[in-house]
Amino acid sequence: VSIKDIARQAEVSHSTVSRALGNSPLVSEGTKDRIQRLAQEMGYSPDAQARSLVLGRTLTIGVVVTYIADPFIAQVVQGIETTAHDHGYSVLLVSSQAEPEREIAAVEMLRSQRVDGVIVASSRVGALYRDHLERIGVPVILVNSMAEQGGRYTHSLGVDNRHGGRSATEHLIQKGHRRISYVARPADLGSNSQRLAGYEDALNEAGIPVDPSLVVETHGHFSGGRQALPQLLSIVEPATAAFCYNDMTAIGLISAAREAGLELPQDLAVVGFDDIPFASYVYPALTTIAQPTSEMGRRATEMLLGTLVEPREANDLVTDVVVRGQLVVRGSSGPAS
Amino acid sequence: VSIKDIARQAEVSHSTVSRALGNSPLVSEGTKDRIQRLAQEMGYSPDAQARSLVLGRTLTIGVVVTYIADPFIAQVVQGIETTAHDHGYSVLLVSSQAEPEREIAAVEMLRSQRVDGVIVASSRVGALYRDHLERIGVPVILVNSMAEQGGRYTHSLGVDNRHGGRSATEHLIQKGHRRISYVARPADLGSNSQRLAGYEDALNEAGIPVDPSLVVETHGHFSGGRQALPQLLSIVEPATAAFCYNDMTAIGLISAAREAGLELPQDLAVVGFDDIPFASYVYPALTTIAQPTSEMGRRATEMLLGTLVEPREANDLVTDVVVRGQLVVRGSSGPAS
DNA sequence: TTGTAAGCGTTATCAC
DNA sequence: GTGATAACGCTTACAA
Repeated sequence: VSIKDIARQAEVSHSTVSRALGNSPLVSEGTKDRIQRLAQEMGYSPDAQARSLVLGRTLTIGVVVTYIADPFIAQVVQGIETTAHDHGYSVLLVSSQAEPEREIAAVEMLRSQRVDGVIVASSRVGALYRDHLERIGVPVILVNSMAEQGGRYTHSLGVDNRHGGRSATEHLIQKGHRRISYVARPADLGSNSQRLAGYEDALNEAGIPVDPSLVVETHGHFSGGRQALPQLLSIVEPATAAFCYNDMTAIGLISAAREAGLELPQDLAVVGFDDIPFASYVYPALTTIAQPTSEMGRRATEMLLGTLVEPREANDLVTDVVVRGQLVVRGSSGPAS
Repeated sequence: VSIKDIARQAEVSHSTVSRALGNSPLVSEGTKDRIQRLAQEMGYSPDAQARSLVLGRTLTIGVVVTYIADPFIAQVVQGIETTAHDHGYSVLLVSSQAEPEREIAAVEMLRSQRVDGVIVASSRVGALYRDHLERIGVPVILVNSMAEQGGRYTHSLGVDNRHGGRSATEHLIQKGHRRISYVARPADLGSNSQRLAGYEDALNEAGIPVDPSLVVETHGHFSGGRQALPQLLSIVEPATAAFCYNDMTAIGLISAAREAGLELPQDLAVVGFDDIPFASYVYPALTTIAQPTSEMGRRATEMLLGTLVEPREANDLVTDVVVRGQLVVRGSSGPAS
């Protein structure tokens, strides 16, 4: 049932129907009412495709992620979806699974679907396909993907990794620790080096020497954290505390430590990064730097929608936004003090 | 850059371009090559909207969820997305957050977007908006939402809750337990009564009396599991094992039990349901009934796409599919034996 | 093998 | 106020 069907039924032209449904002031109240009621009765639903075709915008945004099942990403997407819908936008979701072909296909698909803008919550695509992304010709917001420079269309939003690393470390120092380890992930990610830098900032400020043997590299997952334990303890002056690249690593470390018979947090204090849902459910509950995930999704979406209404030139104004994570103190770093 | 731009450049009609790009055999190899190369050079991207308009299908499916951040749902969506894309379909994601207005808006939006089919991974929408869903006039697959009856368009796919409850309980019986608790969630969900039924099946078969005082109701989350502990232990003959409605409840129960100084699994064996990612990371690692989440997403998508190619009548063939969860034995139910 | 023309469901620009 | 008419980008008979 289309606009024309209603027109026939109401014995008016289809343009009048279009106006009536669009609540145009150009049509008399009488017919407007009549047509709207009729549309309702006939079960009319406007065809978004057709409308987009003439309007030149689809009121749809594309969201590219590596893995939807990643809890961090899922929460960001949640924020994006909610905000988008509150503004009348639909969300087209694509997951790349870190496979190059899918990444390209994803971008191509979004281009074909004529999305009005794109949010990328996936480091890989953001980092590797900047040029490709730019080719869509619509604004792009990178979430937690290091954009070295905002491009013509590309903007970014990310957590302040350095500040987070610093807060985490300061917290441990304040708890009285001086042998604090940083359990890193492979150095290919900018977020890793920034968290490390924050860690060093805090140590320097407190006058604690930075000891490279306290920085151990893992792969950033649960088992990585587990594997890190022996390295923390086998050095001359063992670590009494650890700041981990992320919560999964921290939880792995905790798991190994408890299995080894250590009392936490007395024997080893642990702080993570992210505040994944499970952080509060492990024992001891994990102290961590909370990334405001859904909030980040919300802000990214607002940035994106902002660029859609602003004139082109203004786009270059909001380029790179940094949000701060919040230290959440729980049991793994010591008793409340 | 549209098909007409290419036509002008190639000095052919736009229909020839359309055919060439569609790889029609009606156009000579020569011009086909020439046009395809030209399209490439000019950076042409077909307009999916326009194509849908004439073809009458959008090659897009809608996915309705309550919360994307729910790890179970996120994994199902992962499976859906992957499968959909492998078949050339795009995914429009809507989350209802269990709010009635959003649920209605979601359905209406998908209708406007003219999706070719819908997958609902959200009990509420599936249960409450069946009629509304049917009005979209496209096939709908309900995942783990109890569809009492498949309708004209509505099909369903869900895990075999009764079988799962039975496997879990049998496992505990086999481990030598006779005082086995079922930690339920509120009875409003069909899945709960089915898991309970499976639990009773297993007890009956083993000749163990079903004791109502062993069935405790919680709200199905972490803290619910925690609250359940005292009830399991305060009864005359305390439980030595518990089958929990889901993993979150089980993990809550484990948390409370360990805090109370119990040795697990010696003092209390615990089995969950779902196999959320964290099940293997808690201590002791959780024995559970694994729902094949992404596999379910995949199958739901295949069912949906199946109905899109089949003639209408055949739709009534595949209506309700039940998949079985798999018992995954880990430390929480006892040592390997 | 190619071109012409109609049409998909809208909105927008004209006249009347 | 309302109705023709064109246009958005594409596919597809029907002609040539």
